[in-house]
Amino acid sequence: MKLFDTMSRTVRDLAPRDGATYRFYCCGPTVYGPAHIGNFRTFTLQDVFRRTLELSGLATFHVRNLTDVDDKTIRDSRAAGSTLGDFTDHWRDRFHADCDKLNLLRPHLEPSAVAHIPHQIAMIGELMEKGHAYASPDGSVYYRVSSFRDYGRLSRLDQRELREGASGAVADDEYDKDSVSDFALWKARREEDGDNFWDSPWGLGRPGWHLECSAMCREYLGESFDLHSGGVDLVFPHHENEIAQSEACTGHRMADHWFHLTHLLVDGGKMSKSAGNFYTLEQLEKAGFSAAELRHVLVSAHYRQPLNFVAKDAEGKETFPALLGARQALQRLAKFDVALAARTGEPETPGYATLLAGKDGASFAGAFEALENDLNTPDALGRIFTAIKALDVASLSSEEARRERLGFHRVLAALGFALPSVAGEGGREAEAPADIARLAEERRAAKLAKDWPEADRLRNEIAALGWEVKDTKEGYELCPKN
RNA sequence: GGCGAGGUCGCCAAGUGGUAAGGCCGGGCUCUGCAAAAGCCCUAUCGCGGGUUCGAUUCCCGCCCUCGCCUCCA
Repeated sequence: MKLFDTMSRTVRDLAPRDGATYRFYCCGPTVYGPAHIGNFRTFTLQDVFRRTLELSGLATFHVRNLTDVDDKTIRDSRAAGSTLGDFTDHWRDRFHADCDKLNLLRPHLEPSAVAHIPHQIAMIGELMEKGHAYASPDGSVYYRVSSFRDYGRLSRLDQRELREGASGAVADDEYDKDSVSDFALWKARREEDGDNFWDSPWGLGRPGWHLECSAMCREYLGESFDLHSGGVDLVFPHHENEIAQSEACTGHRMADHWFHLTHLLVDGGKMSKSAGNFYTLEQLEKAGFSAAELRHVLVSAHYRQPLNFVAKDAEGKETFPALLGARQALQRLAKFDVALAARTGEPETPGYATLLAGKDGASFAGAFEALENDLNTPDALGRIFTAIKALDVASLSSEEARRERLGFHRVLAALGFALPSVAGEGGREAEAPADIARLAEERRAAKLAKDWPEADRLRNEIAALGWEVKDTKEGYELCPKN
């Protein structure tokens, strides 16, 4: 597999350092509220990345942290009147629930910052010893950026000029640092932190944000590992600071490869609560859409390309045309699968384990290869539909159909698509309440008697109850109106 | 001001130095008592102006516009 590497700014082949298992770290969420669909673009593409690696025959070891102590978690937990732990547990559970709905594979390990305070303190000690850190009079500890020669390599800091306060964020003058670019490793206890402080050789306080990732990477992935990933906004300063901390400590290159994901835009701009275009999975579900539909939208653009999530239609109404389109596309995939399955005589969907074992791509090999080529998800999607159109399912032998189906499901598994049930295939039809089903039967009888007015009357009655009856070759199907 | 990304059919979005995938929407056809559903088919010369080239949407230069980041936002 090939993937763009932020450090070298080139597309490079991926190979595990140990020759067996690809070990990587993804910066996870700060658990102080529901994750939004932009966060999920990142996590979903990281998931596609992992699935593609695994399906191409490589074992993986995936670590993703939970940030459960920082300004926001502390502030909001106190505002909510709960302990930091209870508060972050709640949002962690919610995050997991959303991830499950989106069909994201659980990381092999999900360490949290609070559970690794000692590791972080130990790391600060090492940095102090090596002259990369200093304590300020108030008991905070800072990393001395000027002590690390390579600082800024990832974000090409040497080629840029930092404009102080350009982001609108005001420098925190409650702490005193030797240089504005120095960053906190340890933050001295403050009044507004409440009970959230830990003891350290430098006094009571809490760790700085960047440090947790360095400490946990080292603990679980070692001094050097294969790949580190996160949203583009983390390139600077977060990842830059992680590199400075880790490499100053160990003297070794932290990660071989840096994988960054471009942000999701909503209706052409950044998502923000004030702009009213801030969406969570829950909101989209309330609007009648599924996580699978969102997932389809999220993978519809290349990860290094901004993806414009269209929520409002041409009239400015919030109708989510992007999700509507995804629904149709997914339905087509599902119908194709039903037809293909019927041809094989094996209705069971091949499981992930089966797909891992086989490499038979058949007509869908090109689509999978698109994923291996810098994770080109939109290209893969295009190739899937092209292959579907080109395949004459009816002419396939059951053996050919079986092979094609494995190839088809292999790409679907890499994309993490769970196909919706197809109307009339026992999925949605089964949900129809008895009285609706009875009316439908009556209509069927009226149709057989060629009593068209009665048949149409019954169809309208069913429609008034929120269901739609559609005739098929065999009979009819019922599905909820939306 | 600096850095980065980008402007491809109504919308979303790939891609290539030789005349532009795919999805949605729309239109047409088939099927159907009608309708829906389903199936099939159809729709672009790639922001603007130069240059290089036999040939550029794809390379170079300039311009316009959009978006993101610039110390704790994925």
